[in-house]
Amino acid sequence: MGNRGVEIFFLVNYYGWNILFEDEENNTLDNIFDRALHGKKIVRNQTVLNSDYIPNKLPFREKQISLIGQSLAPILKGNKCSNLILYGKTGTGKTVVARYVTEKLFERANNNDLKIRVAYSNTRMSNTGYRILLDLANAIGLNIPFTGLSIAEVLQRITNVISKNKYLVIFVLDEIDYFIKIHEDNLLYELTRSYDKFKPGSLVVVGISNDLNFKEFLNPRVLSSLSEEEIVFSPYSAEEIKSILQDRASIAFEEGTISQAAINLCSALAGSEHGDARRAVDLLRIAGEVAERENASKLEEKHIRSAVQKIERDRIYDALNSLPIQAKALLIAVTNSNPNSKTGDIYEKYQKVCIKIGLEPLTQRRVSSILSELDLLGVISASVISDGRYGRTKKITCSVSQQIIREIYSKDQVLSILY
DNA sequence: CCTCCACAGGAAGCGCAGGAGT
DNA sequence: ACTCCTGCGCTTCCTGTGGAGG
Repeated sequence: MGNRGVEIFFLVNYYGWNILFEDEENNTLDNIFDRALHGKKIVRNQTVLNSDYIPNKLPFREKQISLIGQSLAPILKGNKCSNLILYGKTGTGKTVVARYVTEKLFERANNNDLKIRVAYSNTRMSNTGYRILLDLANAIGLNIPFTGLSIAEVLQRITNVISKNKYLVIFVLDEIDYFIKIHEDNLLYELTRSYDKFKPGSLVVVGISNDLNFKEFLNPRVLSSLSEEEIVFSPYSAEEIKSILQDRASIAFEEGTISQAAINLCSALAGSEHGDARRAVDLLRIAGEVAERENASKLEEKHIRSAVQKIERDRIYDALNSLPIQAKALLIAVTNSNPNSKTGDIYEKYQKVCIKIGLEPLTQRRVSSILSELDLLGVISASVISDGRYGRTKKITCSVSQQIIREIYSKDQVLSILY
């Protein structure tokens, strides 16, 4: 307490009283604090709207829950259970159902003194074999340096801990398709077929895939052991999304502060396309923030609409700002070129940009890869086409308006000299 | 039907960073 | 101090290819 007093005293002396009490900026700050203290509150419980929130009940997923439960139940008796794959598009509840079931299982096992450990790894975040094993090691309380050991060594240590402590491990591998497409599946093979290796402990792999066709990328020997059981998550219907939103909204928002029309619009905008519940809930959360900032007493349709815009704007802004400098230069080269330019043309423009900002240009091969990455990000669209006699190339068009890119990059230290 | 363009994209390998083990 | 390990961004070298024009 004493320390804080000293800090405030220091600030006041440093900036002078006039700034604290007369400056206009400070009035706006006061307003913000006032609103936080006395303003109308719409959101009662925000955690319900967070993406990692696990509800007490998961409507429309009873079938999947019981199927997963049946597959994993033998572990409670220390028996071997089958490896699983959960399929379904984004926002169909795969992750949340997997977490829900494993959590319940964990509780039950604790009551019965079973040493169950649940490990979770998102292979998009932990995008190397090493990091996936790191996640697994953490879950079983094993300390592994984040670099320096060979994969085999890490695997060996994990195996030792599991079998020594007789751990029954459930390893959830989220977005497993992402990993398989980039890496080989050797690691998966090691993990899935190694039943004997972990004895007297055991390890079950629960794979979660957004891509229904990802099996094509799998080696047959892995396929047979990994996909012993497959569970499909179909997209939510618009009605189901509406019901989910209503459930969440009734907990998250103060009574009477959200209109039915707003919920309808939210589920229509986010849900109808692919039945993506996560997007719908995200939208509701952002809209709630927007409404509170406006000091509105009720969440209405206009808040949902500005939330949609805000999400899109933030997405582009983040994507463009977090790019490495070479990719930024390349993107500027794309905006300086005509739509449907060829890789070669873009490369020439890119070299010019590099000279202007004093950057060593990369090779065309590398630039080609970066163009593909930018395409994946949705910043540009690049499609491979063949122009017969005139060769085979990518046709590249910028997906973000030149104005937005200018707006963002004119504030960049290095790139601002271009504008 | 064949040729040949202008690349795509795979494979290998390099140098560096960051760390472990001895 | 030294060796060994992996990941990362990159280069070099390479083979593959759809289809317009001859």
